[in-house]
Amino acid sequence: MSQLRIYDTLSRQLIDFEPRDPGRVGIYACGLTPQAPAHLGHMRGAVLMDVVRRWLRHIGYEVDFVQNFTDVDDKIINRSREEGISPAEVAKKYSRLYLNDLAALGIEPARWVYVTENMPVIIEMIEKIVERGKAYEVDGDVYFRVQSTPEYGKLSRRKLSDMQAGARIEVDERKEHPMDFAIWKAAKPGEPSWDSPWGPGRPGWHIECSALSLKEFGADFDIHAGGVDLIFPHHENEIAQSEAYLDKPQFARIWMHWGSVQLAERKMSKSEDVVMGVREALERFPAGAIRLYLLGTGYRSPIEYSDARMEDAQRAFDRLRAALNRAKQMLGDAVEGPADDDLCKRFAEAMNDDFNTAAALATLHDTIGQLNERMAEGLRGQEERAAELVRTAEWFGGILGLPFEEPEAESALVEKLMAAIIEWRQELRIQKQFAVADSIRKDLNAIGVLLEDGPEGTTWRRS
RNA sequence: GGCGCCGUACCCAAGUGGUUAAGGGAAGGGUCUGCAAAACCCUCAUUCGGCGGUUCGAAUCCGCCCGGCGCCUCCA
Repeated sequence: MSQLRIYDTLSRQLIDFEPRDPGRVGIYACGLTPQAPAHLGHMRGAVLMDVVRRWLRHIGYEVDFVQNFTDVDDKIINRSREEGISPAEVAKKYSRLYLNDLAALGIEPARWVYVTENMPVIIEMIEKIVERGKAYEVDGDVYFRVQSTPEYGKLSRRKLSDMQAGARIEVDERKEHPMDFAIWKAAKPGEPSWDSPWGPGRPGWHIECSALSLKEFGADFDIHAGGVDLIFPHHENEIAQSEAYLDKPQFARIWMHWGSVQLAERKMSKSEDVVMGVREALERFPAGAIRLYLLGTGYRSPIEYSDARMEDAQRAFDRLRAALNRAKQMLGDAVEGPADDDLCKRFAEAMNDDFNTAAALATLHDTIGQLNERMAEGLRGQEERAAELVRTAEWFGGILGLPFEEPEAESALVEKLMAAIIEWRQELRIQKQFAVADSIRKDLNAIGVLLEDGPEGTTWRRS
């Protein structure tokens, strides 16, 4: 099988993936600050990393996937004032909401870490950085000294001098350099705080991911991931801090960044009103359609949201699912056995090529196409091949996390009612009372039940 | 102003030096069917924003131009 290659933002090239510890992969993905409902942009990264984990595991690695909740931060404090609940309650409320969203999309749980539960390692890291002369204290704040690191800017490929020109932010005169950033912030009255050598305060944004990833994995861990919008300043600063702390340039081996999800040509972010919330998306479309939509484009490209695109994805997903379920009905239980070698190889080539899920999906579609072909011929001695295709497609679906199983079992009452209606309507059809039969089908369709009259009788499913 | 990305059919999209340019959705025709739906078959880019260049050969490399976008400030 081909070698897995992953695009690394720092070196701007595809890297032959080789974990630090043979057989084991450590991945740290920046989570989020739980202070508002999540939107599809968050789900893009979550779905991608879910597929990455499944694939890595498939090719033989043990995967440890860590993600953080930045559960104390300015935005949470602001939110707590708006909602009249404590910052801790804000964090708990929105992180729970987020975990529900992930579950609804079939995303495997990460190993979650929380900033507020890890103050000692964060403070210890800051102390060490100050000790090394790479950070300084001013009135209870601690700032990272960007000029102490000649390589500052290497991830985002920008120079301090260039950034000064564009910086139109209010410059804090107490800082040595305008780009110096806070790694510890002194608490103002009423704000949540933790004791530290610089007085009560909380960690600055960026330091938590450095501290937590190094705590969980140690230096030179395998993959650090996040959205493109985190490249600067978040990941740039993480690198600067971590390397200052470690005193060597080996923080993470590969930096993976996924593209943004845009709506109406604008990036979705929580500071804009134009967001497609996960809840709204899930109310309107099945999880499988959302995953198909998100995985249909290379993860590094920006992707635009539109209802039309989601509808396309839903039609495509329904076709895949309907074909598989029909095949399983026709084949009964006789589907055990291996998958198709050639198709699997094609799928693997795609996945090993920097997780090319779009190409992998094309293989899935071809697999289903071949299966439909056999079914259109009424199977006729091709049961073995059909079963092989079913296994192959289900295997691909497993890697991509596509929920092909029927949505939910119907209650016995519904099953009996439908059977009765279908039988009654069948009587009408035999008596050639087509107008009445059609009107029944039409009425059922209006309430979301689709009747399909086939050669072997009438079947029904939710539409 | 700085850094970076993108422009492939009606829409989405893979492909980054060499067989007929994946796949999905839509559309049109056909098969099946009482009809509808589903499924199957066929059609749907001699061409990859434009113009030059490199090469035996380019959608793929280089240059210029046109158009769109992201980041540089909170962001996944």
